[in-house]
Amino acid sequence: MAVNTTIPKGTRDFSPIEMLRRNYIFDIIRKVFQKYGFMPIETPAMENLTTLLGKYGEEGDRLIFKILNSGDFMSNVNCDDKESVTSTKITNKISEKALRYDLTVPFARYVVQHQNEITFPFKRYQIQPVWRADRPQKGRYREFYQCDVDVIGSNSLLNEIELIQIIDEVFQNLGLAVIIKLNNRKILSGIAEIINESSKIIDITVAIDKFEKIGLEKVNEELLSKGISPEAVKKLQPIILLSGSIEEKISNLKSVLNSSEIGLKGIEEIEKIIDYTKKIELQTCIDFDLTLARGLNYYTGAIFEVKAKDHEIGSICGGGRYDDLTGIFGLKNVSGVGVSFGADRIYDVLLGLNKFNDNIENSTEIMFVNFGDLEIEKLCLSHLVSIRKQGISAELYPESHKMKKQFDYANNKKIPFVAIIGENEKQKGVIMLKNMTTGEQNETSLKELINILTNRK
RNA sequence: GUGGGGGUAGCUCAGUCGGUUAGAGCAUCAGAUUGUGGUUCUGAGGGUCGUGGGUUCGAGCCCCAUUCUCCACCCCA
Repeated sequence: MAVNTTIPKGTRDFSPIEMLRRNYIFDIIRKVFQKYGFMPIETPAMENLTTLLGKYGEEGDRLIFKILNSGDFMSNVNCDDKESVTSTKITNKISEKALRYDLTVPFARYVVQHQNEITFPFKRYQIQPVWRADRPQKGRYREFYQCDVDVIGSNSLLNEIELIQIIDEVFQNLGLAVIIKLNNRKILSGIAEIINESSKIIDITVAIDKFEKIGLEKVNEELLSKGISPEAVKKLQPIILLSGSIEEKISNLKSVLNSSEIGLKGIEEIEKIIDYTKKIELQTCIDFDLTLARGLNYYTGAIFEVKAKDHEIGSICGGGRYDDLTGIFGLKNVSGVGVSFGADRIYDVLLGLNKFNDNIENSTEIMFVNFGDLEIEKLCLSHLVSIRKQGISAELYPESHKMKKQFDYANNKKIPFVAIIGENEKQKGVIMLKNMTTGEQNETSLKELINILTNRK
C-alpha cells in the first residue's frame, strides 16, 4: 500500500551532494576544535524531561519536543477532574523524556554525572543534532546540528579568548566574512540594577536589541508596555543611544554604571578581552554590542554572537559563559564557557554566497566500463585493488549496460576519468584511459594510470 | 501563539472570462548510434489539479471548511 512520502515539518533529507558539503563544514570545524585541544563526546538524543525543563526560559520550555511514555501512558492521569487538567499538568504525567534542545545542558548533566572521571578544566566538543518544536521558516529548522565547544572548570578569560580564536579560524577556513559581537551579561545586570528593575533584564535587553530595527520611540513604548517605570526608561536613554568606538562605549558606560559593582565587573571583563585580542592576530572584526542579549537564561558573563557579513540569516554561531549550570545538577562552583556553531545556517550562507568549491563534490575518481566479459571483469577487479591501495577511489560499473548509459552514470557522478578495457585492450595488454572533461583518451599501463591519478591530487 | 502567500507530472512552474481531451521546461526511459558520454534530433511513460463540501448546464479557476507548506512576527543556531 502506498503511503505519503513526506517527512515531518522542519526536517530534511540530505542527498549526496548536500552531505558532501555538510561534511566539508563539519570537517573544518572538527579540525579546528581538535587543534585547540578539545576532546569529542556524544550524549543521547533524549534526556529526562526534568533535565531540560526550566533551563531555557519559558519560551524554551514550550519548544522542547516531549516523548510520550511507553506502554499505558494514560494510567497516571486522573480523568475524573478533567476540567482541572491543563496540558502542562498532563505533560508531566504522560511524558518523562524529551529530545535535547541544545548541547550545553546535556553537557552540564554529563559533567556532573562523570565528575570523578573528568580532569578539569575539561575541554570538550560535541557535534550532534538538536530538536526544537519551533515554527519553521527561512534558516530555521526543527532538527538541526550544533557544533559545540566548551571549557568547563575554569574562570579564566583566556578561555573566552580561545573561543574567539576558534571562531576566527573556523570562518577563515570556510572563507566566510563574519562579525563577532560581544557583550556581557554582568553589564546588562548592572544596567537593570541602576534603574531598579533587576527582575526585568531580559525584557530590557530584548527591547534595546530592537533599537536599530524599530527606532527609539518604539523601544521606549515596548519598555513601558513590559511594566518598566517611566523613570527607569528615562535613565535608560543614554544606554540605548550609546555609540562610537568600543573604547568610547566602554568609557561612557563606566560613568553610567559607576554605582553598580556587577556592572563594573562586566566592563572590566570586556576590557580585558578586547585587550587580549590585540595579541592574537585576529582576522575577524569584533564589535562590542550592548544590545546583544541572547535568550538563554543560563548565561552569566561574556556572550557571543556571530553574523555573516554578506548574507541575512540571523546568527550562525553563539554562546557565552555560564557560572552555575552544573549547580542545578548538584555540582557547585564550576564555571563554563562555550560557543555553538549552527552548521545548517552556515550551509545556507555558503550556498547563498556560492562559496562551495566543486572539488568537494566528487568521490569516485575513476570508473571502469563493464563489457560483460568474465575474463575482463576479473582483470578490472585486480586493477581496482591496486588503484585503491594508492588511496584513489575507484569503481567498476556493475552491469554490462550500453556505453552511453555507463558514461551517463560517470557524468552524473562527476567521475573525471573512465577506464575502458575491451577485447582490443585485453589483447594489447593496455588500458584505455579517457578524460571525461576534455574527451581525450590514450592507451596507458596500470602504472601510468595510477601515476596520472596520483599527480592530479 | 499572531499575521500573510501558496498547494496542478518525480522537480520547477504556466493554465486567458468558469467552457471540449489540463500544458511547458528539467528529469526518467527508449530510438537515431551493436566500442565512446556530457552539447543534437525523434518518441514514450507519467495527473483523483492537497482533501471535503457548496454555487453552476459545466469548476484547476468562484465560495466555505480543512490540512499541509512557505514567508514574516515572537524567539533562536
